[in-house]
Amino acid sequence: MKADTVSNPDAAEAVDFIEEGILRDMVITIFGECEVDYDGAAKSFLPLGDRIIMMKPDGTLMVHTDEKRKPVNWQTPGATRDIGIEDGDLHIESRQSGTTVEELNIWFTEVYQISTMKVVDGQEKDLTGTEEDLRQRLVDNPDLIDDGFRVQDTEWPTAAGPVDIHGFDSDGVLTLVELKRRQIDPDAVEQLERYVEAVQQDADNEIRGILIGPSISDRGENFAEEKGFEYREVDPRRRLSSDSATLADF
Amino acid sequence: MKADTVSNPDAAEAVDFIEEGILRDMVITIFGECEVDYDGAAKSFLPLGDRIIMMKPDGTLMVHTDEKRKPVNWQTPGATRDIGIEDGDLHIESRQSGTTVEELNIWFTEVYQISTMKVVDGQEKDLTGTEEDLRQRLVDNPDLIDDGFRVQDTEWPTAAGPVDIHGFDSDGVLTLVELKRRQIDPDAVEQLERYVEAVQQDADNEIRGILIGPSISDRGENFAEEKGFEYREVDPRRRLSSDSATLADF
DNA sequence: GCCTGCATCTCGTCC
DNA sequence: GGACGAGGTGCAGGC
Repeated sequence: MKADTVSNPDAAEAVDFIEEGILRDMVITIFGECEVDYDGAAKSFLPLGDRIIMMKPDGTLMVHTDEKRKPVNWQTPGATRDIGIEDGDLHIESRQSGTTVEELNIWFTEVYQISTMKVVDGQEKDLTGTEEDLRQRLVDNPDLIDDGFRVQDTEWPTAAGPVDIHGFDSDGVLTLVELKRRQIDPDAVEQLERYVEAVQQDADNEIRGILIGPSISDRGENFAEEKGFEYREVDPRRRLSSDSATLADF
Repeated sequence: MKADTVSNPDAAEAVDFIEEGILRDMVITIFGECEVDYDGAAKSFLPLGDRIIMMKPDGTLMVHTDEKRKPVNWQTPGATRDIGIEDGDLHIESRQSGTTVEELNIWFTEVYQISTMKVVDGQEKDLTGTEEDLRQRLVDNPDLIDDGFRVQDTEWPTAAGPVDIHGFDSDGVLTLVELKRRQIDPDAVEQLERYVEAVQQDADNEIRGILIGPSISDRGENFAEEKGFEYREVDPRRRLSSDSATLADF
């Protein structure tokens, strides 16, 4: 049986049905009217309203309203669950014991429907267009970084953390490259600056910094100019004819 | 009727049931075996497996597996939906037309269960422990920033963006304060540096920078020292006896 | 619409 | 377990 559903259960039925689902490692959705209280990294209270709760076998819990991509309240994987009855109504308590204890309490006044679903999924998502893909593309096409550029390392460790690409320009000048799959903002520029500063300390000559991404924000551009960094526009989603090394694969 | 469910529908039944739910502004969950293809800011493919799809009246769409808090694929609010049959099976296409067009395609091979739920929720979540709360607490208890500190402005605009708190220490020295509700990391330190640099340009005397948060990372601390910034430990979740101004409320 | 910065960010990875 | 950085980050607020 892949799925089971119960409508308008009383509190005792609801508890049994949910406990059974937890025992069988099922994903459980509960549609009902409830109040939600959260205390952990922050603290929140959500007054009575209709919500859909989703509980996964790994301890994940989400409280969804009728809007938005983010759940209004949640618990990350690893949380424990306690299903019970309080004042005659269904009550769910979820606890996470990490750095800070996170506690989530859901009190129902109505339960319209509960579903338990046996979700079997061992598949991995294949994602492309990430920063790592962009990096590989630049390693294969170093001219996109700078004419005659030679890549020496990726994720090269500096005192300030690992820099995306470390190499030398056509004049043999040590160069650090910071990549972003999204628009380059001041944070990205400062990130590169940290790396450049850290490496500059041990370098004999002036080193170069290059920012690469699909676009750059106004403030990002100003900062980059101030710091003396250059910007190269490369879109992680688009390949160009200059990507000669890999174009042959198409 | 708050909720309606259909089990093991054929493709035509599934389409009708979902279309009806969309028409009635219901939240719809579909449990089935499917492939998912995404093309937009990035690109991904998810092979055949069991998933739960949740669609909200605002256009939000989520593809959940049996693990993790984040959906494996999704569409943010505002997306349009197209429900149809392809090769005899249920097919859902979702399109978002923003800066980049985002397209999500879900091809089902099995549909175990579909539920439509009328979620009525006009309630707002009351959240405390945010950075804004921390800021207000410091405005009420400026001594937590520095002994004899005078707060002049919050969200004070500088050329580099708005700084959390702008004021003067007991010696009348212009001081900028950067707050974080989480641990202070290098990014936060650089953020403060941007503001301090921007303001320093127009200032006659040396100005001060103070970082405030519940903790500070190793690299954050090193950077802060290098830049000459001080750190004050204040936990947004805990009030202390030194919070005299508001303790009376308890 | 773009830009900016917070978030109970989540999540992987590396030490 | 802590630290660090990416993310299709999501999201609100400002201009």
